[in-house]
Parts: sequence; structure tokens; C-alpha cells
Amino acid sequence: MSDQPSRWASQRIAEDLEARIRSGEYKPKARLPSERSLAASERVARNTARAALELLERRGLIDIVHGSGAFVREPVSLIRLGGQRYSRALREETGLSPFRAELLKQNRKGHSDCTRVERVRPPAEIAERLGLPATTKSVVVRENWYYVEDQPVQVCWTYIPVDIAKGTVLARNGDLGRGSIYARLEDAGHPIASYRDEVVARMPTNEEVLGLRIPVSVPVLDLVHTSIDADGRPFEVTHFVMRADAVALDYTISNDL
Amino acid sequence: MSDQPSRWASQRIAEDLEARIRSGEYKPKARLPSERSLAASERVARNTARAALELLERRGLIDIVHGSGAFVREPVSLIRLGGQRYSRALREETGLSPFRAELLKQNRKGHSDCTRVERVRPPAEIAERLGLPATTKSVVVRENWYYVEDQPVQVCWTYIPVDIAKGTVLARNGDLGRGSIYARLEDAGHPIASYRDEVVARMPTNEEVLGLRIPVSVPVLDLVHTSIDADGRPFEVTHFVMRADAVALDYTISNDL
DNA sequence: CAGTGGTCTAGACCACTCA
DNA sequence: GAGTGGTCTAGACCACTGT
Repeated sequence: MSDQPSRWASQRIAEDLEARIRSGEYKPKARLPSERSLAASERVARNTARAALELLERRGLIDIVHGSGAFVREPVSLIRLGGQRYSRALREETGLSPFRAELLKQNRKGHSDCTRVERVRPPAEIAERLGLPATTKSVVVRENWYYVEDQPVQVCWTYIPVDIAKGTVLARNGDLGRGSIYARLEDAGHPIASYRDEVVARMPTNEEVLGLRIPVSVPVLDLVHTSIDADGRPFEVTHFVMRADAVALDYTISNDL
Repeated sequence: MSDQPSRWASQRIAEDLEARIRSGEYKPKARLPSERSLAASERVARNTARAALELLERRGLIDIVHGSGAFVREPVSLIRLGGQRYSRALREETGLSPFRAELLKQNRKGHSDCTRVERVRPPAEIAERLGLPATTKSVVVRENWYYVEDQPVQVCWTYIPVDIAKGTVLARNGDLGRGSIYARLEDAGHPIASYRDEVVARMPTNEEVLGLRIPVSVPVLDLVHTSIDADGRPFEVTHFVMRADAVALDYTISNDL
């Protein structure tokens, strides 16, 4: 029935600690024994005790903090981003942005923060998806950070062609008003008729580890969203980076036979 | 302009090696110096040379093989799984399963392999999505492995209620014929009117590392697909696990306003 | 400043690969 | 069996956290 004891000391110690975490002996946020005390109590070298803790960190059970200790990670509950989050119905019902509407639907607390609105030369992948020539010098980019219960879970950059954003609130950093960005794009003559979401998963870059405060060993979802109007023309591209242990995607799609 | 040299020897050595990989000095599949020879040439302890190689492995640049050496990883090119892969049009045009139709569209070589067809007690999440009572004793499960250029990139388990599969080729391990599984489900009176895809990303389990031959440090996409018929009833659930460095998802969705 | 994790050394023995 | 990576020891010093 039960597994044979692991051949390796570091593995055995890690399994011991894991069992004690799962049993509740170490609760979320509790501090595990220090490397030195583990080494003494398990009668191994400090490096071996350390290796055991690193195994648990890589498996996502604990966070190790330099100078402070190893702590049981709090379980995060998934926020599901539904494929219907761009619908006008949801927007008009709540007056909220897609993210906040989704939070409300799931009865979760959170907020978002627009940290930057400026004109930049669009990255090649963005210009291509907006149907702009590669030589395009300038698009409006809006950077937004999203928080669930004060934890950063998602960051995105929304790119809008200058001729669409120019002279509107979309080009300024300020309150976007009822219905948020997609309502304003609709005001500007661009309702979302359809959209394309391209999704990959990967490990976070160093910047993302710092910015999203992601524990090492947590991957990110990298999503490029392209909004398309009734004429089939793309008018907005948003690049999302999301903590994969905090965000799930949920698409319901009618099958065009 | 350039970064200051890294404080740590292991980091510096890793950056050195990375530069030499990117410059083409070490080409894909090439073997890097052994830990012992690196240690000697860099005048560090073997553990330090080893730590440098582990950094590169975690970043996905090399694969370390016990007893053999450290090898530059070959870049994998993404296979994109489009949201239209379930459409009857694509199926009838090619006569292929969604995966193989997608491969054909992208002009890639690959194959799939049905390794198991049997009756099992459905996991709770599956029974729930199929709209079956939690007490359901038996559904048909079909396990399939998918390969691109002979590399395993995806495994899935398709669950079909017994009353739908019973007496059909769906309950047997054998050629499913033209159009594959969704054509046979349609024959059985269940065309896909819509479907729901639930996507998360996570690190692979140990079993998945072995089965999909995933390098450590590559996450997986975990997708639960539910097919729904014209009456709004689910009739098939497939649980996919995909190598995230080999598979991307691509949904084009018409926005119901 | 005491205690924590982070990196490193110079060895040892074990497990695996490949000719 | 020679050479590779995998684990471990028993130390050392450095960097960071908190009181």
C-alpha cells in the first residue's frame, strides 16, 4: 500500500514536512523549522535540510524568505475569467469593466489600477494584430494592474490605434466612466462583434516574479486578446499576464458547424 | 549599457554559457562541458558549476541527463489548437480528428495513439460536467496520446456516458473511421452545438514529467472540454494535459451582446 | 546583533550511460 | 569500466530580517 521510504534524505525530510503541513500541524503562514534546526533534528548536513525545503518550495507548498524563514503558503482560490466577460449585457447590467464584473459575479473583492497611459511604438506582434503597418510609430498603451483581495493576480497592456483613441478619455489616465474601456470604445464607434484570444502558458520572467509577487514555481498565463468590430477590423489588442495559480479561463463557444 | 558582472559565480557561469548558446557556439543538441571540467576551467567547486547548469535547466535552455551530460535544448515550435477544431466543416473537409486536422492545416507531421478504452467510475469533476449523479458507477473512458514529430505533446482522457457509447465503436479500441470521434458522436445523435473549455496552467506532476517527457521547468496547460448538444445537454467531457511550450490555444469568439 | 536564508568549498560515495 | 550526473557532508562567509 504505502510507498517505500524514499532513498534520499532530502526527499524523505520533504515528504515528512509535507505530511505535517497537510495534516494541519503547520497551518498556512506558519513558519517551518530553520535550516539549521532541521539539520540538527534530522541529523543531516544543513545543505540537505535546505534541499528538502527547496523541494517543497518548487512544489508550491511553502515560500522561503531570505533572512526570515520558510512559511506555509496560503492556498489561493482561482478567479475564473469567463469568455462572456466582454458582453455588453454584463457590462450594462453592472456598469463595470470585464474584470470587475467577473469579480462581482463570483462575489470576490478586488480592484484594478491604471498605472500608465502613453503613446509608444507598438511591438511587432501588436501592430500585426491591429492590422497596422510595421512602420507605425505610435499607438496608445494603457497599463493596468488587477488585484484580488489585495494580491496582484494580473497585469495587462491595452493597445489602441491613435486615430481611435485621440481626443477621447481613452488617451488620458482618468476615470473611464460607466462600463469602462469597452463602453468607451463602443462610444467611439467600435463595439466588439467578435474577439480572438491567443493563450500560452510559460514560466514568469524575473520582472514578472517581482511585479506580480509570484512565488517561484508558479507559471503564468500569457493571453493576447484582439477585439474585432462588425466589419471584421481589429481595433484593440490587450496583452495579459496572469498568475496561473490565481486565474483560470473559461470559454463557452457555440460551434459553427 | 551592459549589466554589471553578477555577484555570484554560479550566475556568472550560467550567463557565460547562455551567451555562448545564443551565439551559436553551442548549437541545439550539443553537449556542454561536464560539471567536473567546468569546475576546473572556471576554478570553482563542482557544486558551483553544477548550480550554474541547474540555473540554465530551470530557464529551459538545456536538458541535463543523468549519466550522460547537459545538452542544449532544441527550440520547439508551437502547435496552435484553434477554437474551430471541433467544427463539422473542418472535419468533413479533411476526414480527420480535431488534432490531426489542426496539424494538417499547419503543415506539421504527427500522429495520435489511443492507448486505452475501458469503463471506469467517473471522477467527481467529470460526472458533474456530464450532468451525471455523483453515484454513477461507470462511464467509458478513452485515453489518447498525441505526438508532433514523434514528441509527445498532449494526453487526454475522453469520458462518454455508457448509454451513448454502448454498442458503438466508441466503446471499443479500434479505428473510429472518417471524422474520428466527433463524427461518431454525431452518428449517435449528438452533434456539438456548443462547448465549454476550462483552462488552467500549472506545473506538471511527476507522472506527467515521465509520460510527456517534459523537461522540468516546463508548465502544462490543463484543459477540460465539455461538448454540449442542441438541447443544452453535455454528452462528452475530455480532460487534456498539454506541454505548454509545445501547444498554444487560439479561440475566436463571436461576442453575444 | 542574533538568527535567518544564500552561496560556496573540497571533498566523498552512489546511480546511470555508453562504448 | 571510465565518465557522467545525483546526493551528501561539514564546514565557511555573505546578505537579509527583525528586534
